[in-house]
Amino acid sequence: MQNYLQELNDVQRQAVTTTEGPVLVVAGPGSGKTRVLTFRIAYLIEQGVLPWQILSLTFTNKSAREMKERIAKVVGDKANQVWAGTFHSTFAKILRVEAEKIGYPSNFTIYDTTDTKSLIKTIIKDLNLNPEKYNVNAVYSRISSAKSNLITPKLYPDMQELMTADKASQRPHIHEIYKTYTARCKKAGAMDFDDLLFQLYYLFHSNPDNVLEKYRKKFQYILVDEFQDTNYLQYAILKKLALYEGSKLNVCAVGDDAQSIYAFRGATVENILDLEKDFKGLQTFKLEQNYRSTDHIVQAANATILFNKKQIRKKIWSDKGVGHKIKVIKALSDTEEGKRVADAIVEQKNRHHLSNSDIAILYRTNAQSRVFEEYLRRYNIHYQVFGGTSFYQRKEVKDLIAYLRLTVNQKDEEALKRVINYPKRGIGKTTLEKLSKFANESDQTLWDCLDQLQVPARTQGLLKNFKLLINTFTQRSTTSDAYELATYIARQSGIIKVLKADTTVEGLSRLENVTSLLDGIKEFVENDEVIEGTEQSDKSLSTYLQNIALHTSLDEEDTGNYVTLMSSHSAKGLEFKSVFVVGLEETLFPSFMSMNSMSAIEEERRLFYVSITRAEELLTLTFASSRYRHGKTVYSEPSRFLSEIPLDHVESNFNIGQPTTSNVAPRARVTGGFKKKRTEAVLSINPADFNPSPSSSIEEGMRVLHLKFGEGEVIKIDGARDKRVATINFNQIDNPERRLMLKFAKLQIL
DNA sequence: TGACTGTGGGTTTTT
DNA sequence: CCCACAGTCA
Repeated sequence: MQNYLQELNDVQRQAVTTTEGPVLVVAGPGSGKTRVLTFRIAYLIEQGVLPWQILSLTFTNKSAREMKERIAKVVGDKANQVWAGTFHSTFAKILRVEAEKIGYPSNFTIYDTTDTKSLIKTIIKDLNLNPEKYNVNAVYSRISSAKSNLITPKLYPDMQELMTADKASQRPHIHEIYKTYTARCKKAGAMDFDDLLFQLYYLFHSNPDNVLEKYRKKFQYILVDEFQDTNYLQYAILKKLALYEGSKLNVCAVGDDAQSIYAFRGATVENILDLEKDFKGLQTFKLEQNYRSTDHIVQAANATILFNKKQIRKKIWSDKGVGHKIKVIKALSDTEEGKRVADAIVEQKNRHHLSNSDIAILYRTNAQSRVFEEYLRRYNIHYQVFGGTSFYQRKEVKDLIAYLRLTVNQKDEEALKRVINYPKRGIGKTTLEKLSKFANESDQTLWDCLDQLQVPARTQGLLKNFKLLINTFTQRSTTSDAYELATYIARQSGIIKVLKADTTVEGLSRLENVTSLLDGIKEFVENDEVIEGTEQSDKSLSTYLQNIALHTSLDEEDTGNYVTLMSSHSAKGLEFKSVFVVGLEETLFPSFMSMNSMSAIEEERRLFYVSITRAEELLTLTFASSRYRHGKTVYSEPSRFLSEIPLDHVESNFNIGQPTTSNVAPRARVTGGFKKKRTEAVLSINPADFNPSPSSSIEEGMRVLHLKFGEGEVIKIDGARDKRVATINFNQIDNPERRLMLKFAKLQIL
């Protein structure tokens, strides 16, 4: 009994056994936070808390599943009845039950990013706005962030700040798009990703039939993992559930501000600070001992994160020994980088007896995976790529899914548009346009208009046939299970026939994908998992569709012995004996998108911190001086993050190696330390004699001094205020003409 | 209506 | 580089 408590250190144990009242666990990388969460839940159950009174919100469904498995080892089957999942999936589950209270059907569709963007695009067109000004991505991100900050379409026009910003970006009509978008989603019985949170908040806020009390009573204990990555809306929901008159405030948040990497989608570290203000009596536990990595890695991480101004100071330490120093590899091109990494993997496997699954390659963008895949394949090393275009985003898979969606929810506009003429049945663009127009004007769904449209008799027949086809599917759904139905649909819709007709290699693989989608549905039907808190299982097609809509690349089953390839973001929470962080170049990692904002750079640095702390024993950092990007070769400097690592933790005589291609420029001589290579021209200016002038005083024509580049003349200044960029000719260095952001550049007027 | 071709544009991370 | 879209012709 309770043996497991002895496996914990003092702080961890306190974090587990302090079950009553609000708790914040600040957990550095590798500090055993999953352990604390798991044991805490197990402990709660042992103390007599009913499993379904525990709500545990994790980052991926997979980690929720793994957690349940580990809890089961302590308390047995009860573990399955804990409510554990991601914010989105858990809330979707609640909404399935309660949707009708807020005017949505319980079989509502979940619009993915593609659906959302497609709808926004349609609306921009419908409202006669200029699609060049109204960039879909920009509009989407405005709408998404409005929702994440609880700004309804009604409220939006009153938000001076938002309206001014929209005007400034020449998109003053965003609020109208937002309004129409919301209405269209509702009409289609669809929620986008943000709605799963937003509508749940709205449900709790408007509180029909006292539904809020029901869930407050139900969830007596709430745990939130990766709290630093929650947004304003998620925190607002948490407060709805746990912060009220008479609440026991049994909330446990686990997080690490240094690992916050989702600010770009609205996550805010402020939630950690607010927690203290909102939940009186909050007890904080800091887990600082790292059980994962050896000391060089831990110290490198500590040193790097110090470059961030915004942070809760905390020092991670490890007693796993100093371990190996960090290895840095310079490559001349992305291809060479691929080869060098593959070579290093072969070497490590031999020298350190690693198996494939001990190794991970982490990159900033998914597009970088290709070169590594090529070399690993060539070397016959098994690998698995996570993320990127997922299986469920493939065209043929989405097509079949669209039929399934339409069968479940006939109002689903995006699904209907996708399949109305696939496979080809003679309903073309013109007809679809007429249909949309008619639907908009008569305020009906596309589906309802199918048999009302005034078109030539032939077309009318086609439309009716299509409606009839889907209706047969829907009728069948009451009698057959999801698998039978999907198989039937795949055949009757003609999808299988079309795919079989294509005998090319790609065609074959498309057919295979559809088959494995069907297999997946079969598996879903045969799986005997039960719904949390009940003895029943839910095999409905609509539950299946929900699962795949919220499926993340990390939920993928990792069976077998593979080298892991994934983005740094996806690697959060994982660990490997050996980690390669690749593509460490300015404009790639840190991404060029982050380059003009300090806070964005700090987020990139946290991402770098997350990346390197995934490594237990071996850490290799690589960069390439040239890289093929968007069809062009681009050259870039090594990432600033490399130079932020103290040299004592880096292999001093790292081998630069020989270029792998024959006709590349001869490499500069190896000078050992890393720092020297980074600074292109080392000028002997004593920093003590250097007095930078305020950036606002820099004007064209002045002679200025720069610590690294020496003396130069300001040729030109463009941009205004804090966006001023100076073109300066530094005649003491090789590549004399430089463009510097005056906001950041330290220059002394001479 | 549908197949085909050329142009042009964007260019991160994810639920 | 790759994808989406507009324009052309049968």
